[in-house]
Amino acid sequence: MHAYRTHHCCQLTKADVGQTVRLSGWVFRVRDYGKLLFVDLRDHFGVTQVVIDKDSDALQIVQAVRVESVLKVDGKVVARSGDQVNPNLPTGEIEVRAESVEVLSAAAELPMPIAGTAEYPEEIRLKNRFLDLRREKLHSNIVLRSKVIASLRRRMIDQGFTEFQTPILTASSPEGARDFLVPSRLHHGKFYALPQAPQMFKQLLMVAGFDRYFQIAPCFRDEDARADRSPGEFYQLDFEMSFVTQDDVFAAIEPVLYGVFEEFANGRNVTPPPFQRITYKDSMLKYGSDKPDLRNPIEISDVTEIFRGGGFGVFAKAIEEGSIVRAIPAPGAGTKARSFFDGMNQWAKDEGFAGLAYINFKAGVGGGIAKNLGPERVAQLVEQMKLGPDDGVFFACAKKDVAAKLAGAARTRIGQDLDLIEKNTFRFCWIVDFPMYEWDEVEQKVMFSHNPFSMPQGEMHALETMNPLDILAYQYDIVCNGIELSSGAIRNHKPEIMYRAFEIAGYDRSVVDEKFSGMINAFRYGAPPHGGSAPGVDRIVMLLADEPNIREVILFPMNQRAEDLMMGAPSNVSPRQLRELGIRIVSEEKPS
RNA sequence: GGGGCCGUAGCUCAAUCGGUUAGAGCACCGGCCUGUCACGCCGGAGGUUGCGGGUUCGAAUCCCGUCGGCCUCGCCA
Repeated sequence: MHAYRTHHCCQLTKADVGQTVRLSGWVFRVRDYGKLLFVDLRDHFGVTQVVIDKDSDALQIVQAVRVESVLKVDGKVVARSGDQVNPNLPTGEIEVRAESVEVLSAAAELPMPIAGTAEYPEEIRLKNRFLDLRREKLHSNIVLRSKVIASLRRRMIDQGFTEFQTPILTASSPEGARDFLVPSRLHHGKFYALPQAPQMFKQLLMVAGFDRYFQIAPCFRDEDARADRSPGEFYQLDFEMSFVTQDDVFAAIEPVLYGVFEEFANGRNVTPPPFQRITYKDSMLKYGSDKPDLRNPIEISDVTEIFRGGGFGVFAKAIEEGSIVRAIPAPGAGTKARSFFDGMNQWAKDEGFAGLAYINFKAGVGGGIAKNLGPERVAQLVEQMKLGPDDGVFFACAKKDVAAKLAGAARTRIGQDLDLIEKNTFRFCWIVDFPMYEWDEVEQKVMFSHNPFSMPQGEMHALETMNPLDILAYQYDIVCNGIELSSGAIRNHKPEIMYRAFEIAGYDRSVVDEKFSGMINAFRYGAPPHGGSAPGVDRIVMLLADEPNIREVILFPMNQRAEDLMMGAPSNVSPRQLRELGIRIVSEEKPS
């Protein structure tokens, strides 16, 4: 007989009755009757009930240990009769009558319970992650993650992609996120950087002729955390393809994403390919965001012209000064109490905006600012927005970017408040035609809006002739349920266009030669047109596991301040280590 | 760096307007119990109310400061 087990804890059925078996696992729950005792023995696979009575020496042993101790149980499989069957357990038709029990590892009193579904403070959970991971939900999330990654790999390989590993210790790059730096021992004063993404390496793989590459790639960015953004590190399904257009990239990845979502959808709907394509400009207008949640049916309209010179003075004046007005319909909300509308206005103010004006229609008669606006313009509004007789409508008036942002946030909030968000559905879309450049208000200069390696639409001709802020890029994001899964691009593979593109953003030729020498040099020797993308693996799993926080799908996540509470990272290092690296720590001066 | 919410027993929570010795469930320790599956019953132990200061006859409660956690803005090519 095996030293620890003949079966796992989700294996035995009626067919095994009469067998002598050996199980090992954790004490999940104990029900002790003094002269009779039940143990739910748990392992990775499931739970089996072990029963011990007074005839067994095991009784005292088990009575002496706490839950979560590890036991090895030898016993006989017996059938449960009638009302003793537990229909909630795959092994519920049998139990193991223990003949002997060995304590493999006794557990101390726990800082947090394993059984049950109660919520616990993040700090305790992270400090005791090995315990948290025993709990059913987190345990199954992590297993799901593994299955999703296996499925992605299989689907990518089936599509003709080849997986390669790219370096972790690489060079720091300008632009983009803050790098994590690693000091060099052999070159004092010089640093490696951990890759923010294997961007240049994957492009070099295309230059090297590998045609289709992918990798479940670890990426490192030293930026602050969010609920859907782990601090420090995350994983992407990084891929790149040669001799492709934007449509070829979409056609390659859509079936992979659709397939993996379908595989783990568990009855939820997945929008089939081809996914809807929305231009960046349209998305900012209709959804007030470049990552729209299409489960929300609300669409925003521009109604600047209806308010221009109208009776609602605040807006009319603002429009003269260059503001715009965006209208967010609230279907069926017209009959809601005034507190709903005032509450939205207050919310907008709390978020730092000027506020939200509104009209509430009751049986076609408009309240709110309808009187100020006048019947003719209200009628125009109803016509343009196709408003129903009992709809509400909110108005965001501000400079273009701010108005779009407020309208987008209001759209999300109204959708939630009115319970309009479609349930059990994954809605994918592509956001395309991102602008190549944007105006940086702080630096007062033109800068890359997304990826500097994207090919501008119109190539050199566009760079030479157009206003930089009007140039679009072959740059695209894939979005699911309001979460940005990835951004990608058809790359700029022509050195001359690259130099010119960087020049517009204020980097001269020597900067490109120095910072991107590996890539720009490679492009001089024959580079295929290529493009790709990199969907976030953690976010895919987060969506499939229906978890609102990315920590719930990561084995050992850091907290918001980028600390690993279990391992104690980051930590001090020895003076000797610092000496070797030629590093001296400058104590942080507190501002007085 | 800014804003918001939170911090009471190992865990989840309670404590009326500032008023008796800060309570309950789970967990823990002891006892009883032969068919439970969130077992049940009896008893016990467990508290610097995050920390520091202030107001008050009296502070978990009010004020100031500080620390920590989460969410968010900035940031994330």
